Amino acid sequence: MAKINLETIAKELNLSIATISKALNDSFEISFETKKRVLEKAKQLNYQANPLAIALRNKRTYTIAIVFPEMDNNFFSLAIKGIESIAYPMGYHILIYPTNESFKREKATLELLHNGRVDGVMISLSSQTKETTHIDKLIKHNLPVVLFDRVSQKLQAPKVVTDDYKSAYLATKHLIEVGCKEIAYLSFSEHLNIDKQRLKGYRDALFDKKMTYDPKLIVKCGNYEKENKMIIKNLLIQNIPDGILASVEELILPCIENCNELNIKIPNDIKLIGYSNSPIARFLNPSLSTIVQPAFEMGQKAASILIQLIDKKYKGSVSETIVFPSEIHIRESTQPSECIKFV
Amino acid sequence: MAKINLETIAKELNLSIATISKALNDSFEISFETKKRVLEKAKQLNYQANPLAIALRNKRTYTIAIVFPEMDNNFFSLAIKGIESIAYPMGYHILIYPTNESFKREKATLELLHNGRVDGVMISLSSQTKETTHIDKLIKHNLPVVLFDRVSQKLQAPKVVTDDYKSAYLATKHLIEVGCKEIAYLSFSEHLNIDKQRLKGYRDALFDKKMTYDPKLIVKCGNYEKENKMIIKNLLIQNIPDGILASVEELILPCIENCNELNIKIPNDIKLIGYSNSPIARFLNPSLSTIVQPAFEMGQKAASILIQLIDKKYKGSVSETIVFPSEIHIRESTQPSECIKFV
DNA sequence: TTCTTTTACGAAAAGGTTTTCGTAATTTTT
DNA sequence: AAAAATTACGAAAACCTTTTCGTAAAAGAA
Repeated sequence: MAKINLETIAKELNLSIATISKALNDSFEISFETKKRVLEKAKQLNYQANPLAIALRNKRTYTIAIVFPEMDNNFFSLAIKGIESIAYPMGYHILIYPTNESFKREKATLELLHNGRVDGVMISLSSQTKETTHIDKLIKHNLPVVLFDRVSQKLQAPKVVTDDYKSAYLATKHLIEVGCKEIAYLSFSEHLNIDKQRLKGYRDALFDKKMTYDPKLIVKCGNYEKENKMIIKNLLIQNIPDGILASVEELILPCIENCNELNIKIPNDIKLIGYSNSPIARFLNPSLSTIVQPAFEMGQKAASILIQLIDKKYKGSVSETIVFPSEIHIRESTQPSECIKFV
Repeated sequence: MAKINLETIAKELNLSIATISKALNDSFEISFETKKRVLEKAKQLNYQANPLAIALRNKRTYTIAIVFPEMDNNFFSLAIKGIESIAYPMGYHILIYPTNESFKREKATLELLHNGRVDGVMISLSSQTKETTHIDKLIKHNLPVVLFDRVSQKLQAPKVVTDDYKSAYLATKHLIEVGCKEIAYLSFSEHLNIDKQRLKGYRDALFDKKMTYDPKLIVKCGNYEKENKMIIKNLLIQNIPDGILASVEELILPCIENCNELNIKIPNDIKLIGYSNSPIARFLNPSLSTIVQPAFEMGQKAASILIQLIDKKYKGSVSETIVFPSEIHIRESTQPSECIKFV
């Protein structure tokens, strides 16, 4: 198959390249007759415009990038699905850049992006990210940026988040109300605002309920499964919490595993709730209480803002923060002890 | 920020564009002195090569597309993670095109791809896909294509799959051996080879165990949760199977839900096993027996073949099929009835 | 010294498209 | 019938890079 370009059609029809281009783009300058001939010939030759040439000329790629921490994660999968549900109908293509929670990777990736490869970028920060000059650079280069879920308030870009403070507050309050006295908070990042907010919600709930705050019950987890399992195991053994709030989905399973292995009964001995978008939470044994973020809708919102920014039609403030409410699903893993039937 | 291109640097240094380009590409034609000056100036101006121009000129985008059925699916997330783990270090960018199991979408997507946008395509077919001329077109256009998981044997492209026949055979054999007499097979696509193979494995296991094959126990499910739940409910009520083999992860949860609602006990009344990559399967109640595909490794293999094809360094046959073994994880949901402790 | 080779760089084409501007030919206006 | 306006198209620049080919100058060989 020889490559078919505008010139091919032009030669076949004894017209100029300009005319072909205009005809295919339905320009008023071209007569109906000619347009028809061109369209027919294009179809006959199975002409496909070269998107690189168009993008180069128009400085518009119709491509957006998603830079995000984890590929195999229910929240991000669903958020990307939401992004895609908006982007595809608008003719956008999606490049994915999972960072695997690595700051280095995040930075290197963003450096690939301020050169016209994409029209805009959606970013959710890695757990290691403590400073954001790499993102500031993008913004300074006038590349549209939208942050989602794991955002930094310092950045002059729209942000789509959930009510992290409130949901953590309510989840902690719930744990207290079902009888927990020693509630641990499993942190996944000491740098990220999202984690700080959730921690703050946790602390304020303790405070409001006149509970003492014990720093030993705040444990920072890492990026490795085995490491996390050990950290949580130590917590369970040394500090004997009777409640756990997991700030992120990845930290829930190691809790359950450890409890199983240490023969700590959920929810009898310890109650567990965590942020999770897993559809299976309710089928666990015991069914798992979760804080569910509207990932799909967040993705949609973030994508729609990004596309508006690209089209210069965005009406909101440049650093607006859009907050979605999370839902708290209370299930067996946080049943009050007195209600527990011993089966 | 004004755009910095080769011309900018050329003017600043009183050199030609050609010289700058060659210097940046470390051409032997350029003196060490000049190279040094160019590199310094480029760094100083923060020059970033325009990937579109490079791609247009070189007919090489360093971008691959993944066309696949479902975004929020453990298998595909993990497979994409595997693809990415190979592609990123090789300098490739990844475009994702989830088809949401729609043939129309799959076809429309592939039509966007035979015009130089990508260097190669990885495809996993939608459940609706019964003919593959849209893919044949890509291949005829000399665009490197690799199929994975949901493949069509008719296509002249490398294929990365799992041992579907064997794993289904073994899973069915297992169900029989733990006492099932009426085993249902939940199909997700009547067109796809993967489903046919699994069904064949199921049938042959029945045959080899001298069990009768009842077509009523083969049910074709669809793409909608509610629809599937109804279909499975009808199956459970009308045909009262005592074993289920689910051909795909999405069909397992509705089984469990229905059983819960109909008060059918797993594994007492019915035993359940299915293809799944969910890390939570073992934490379910009862823990779920699964057939686990090596999604990550499959993605890696498929990506590495695709890149070899792009580089014209692929040594294998053009339509080679690479088969990965699945693992069968036997858990409580297929416990033999005599072993079940009534708690 | 003269001829050949090497070194170091530049001009220009190529990749495929869009768009501005110019210009014939046709139509409309006066 | 002449002037003005409109119609329908083409030439060429622009987007940014790579690469082929050409050519001066310097170095080497005869």
